[in-house]
Amino acid sequence: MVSLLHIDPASPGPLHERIAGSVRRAVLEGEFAPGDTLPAARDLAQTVGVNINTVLRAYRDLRDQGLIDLRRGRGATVRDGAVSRARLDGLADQLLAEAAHLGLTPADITHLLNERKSHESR
Amino acid sequence: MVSLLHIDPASPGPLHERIAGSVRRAVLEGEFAPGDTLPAARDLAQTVGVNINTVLRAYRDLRDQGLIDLRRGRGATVRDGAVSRARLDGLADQLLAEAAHLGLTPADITHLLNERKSHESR
DNA sequence: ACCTATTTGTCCGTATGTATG
DNA sequence: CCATACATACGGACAAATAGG
Repeated sequence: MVSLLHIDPASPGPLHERIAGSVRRAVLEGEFAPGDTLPAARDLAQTVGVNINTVLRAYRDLRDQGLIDLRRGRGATVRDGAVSRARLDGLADQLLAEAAHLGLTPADITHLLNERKSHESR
Repeated sequence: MVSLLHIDPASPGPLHERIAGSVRRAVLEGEFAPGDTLPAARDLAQTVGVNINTVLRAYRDLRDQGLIDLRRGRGATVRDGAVSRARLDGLADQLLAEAAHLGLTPADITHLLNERKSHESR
């Protein structure tokens, strides 16, 4: 049994998103290394106190983001490169949050990124 | 009322995948242009004879693939560039299917793609 | 090599919530 | 305030992979 993942019950946002966030953070902090197997969805669901499908939804999202592999009978395993992916996701979230806080539209953000890119290529 | 999307009941694969495939094909064939609104999930679910969540699952996947926008209260609308995305997805599926038919592993496919890339850059 | 019980994710459905117009 | 339409969470049946004998 491994807890390692404690989900704050009084934080904002959907459950599956908080769970995915916790896993992402755990990977980022090295609690799970590439190749490691995450807790089985059923187990994590029980320890956290949510339905298995909610955890599975989080796992599936993480898989779509390229962070983990998900195979029935085996479980969820951390993919190579997951750490850098997680770091990128974290930075992206940060950027988006700051931008939203400043009232920037998606178009503004796109424009800003293109600006930075053209700088970088000099 | 708009049918336009007929899902073959006797084809292989999960329902949500077949539905997503139908929508993708419809967009590809120009039955829905960028900006158009897709049938409401409930309606499509009823005409097809499945649960609304199965359709919503398909819609969400298509959104994650960048094909449509999904906003609650409004509906699902085809995004700009959806046609080319759909075409790419179609080609990718074709390539993967052929490769699988030849018994190629994912690693083989990656290798093959890298080969082609190096050719192209000459 | 075989079988079968367990583990573990996949899929579809039901009910309720919540933003939009 | 009401109707619309997607979003979220949960429940149960199922199938693939695996482990033991």
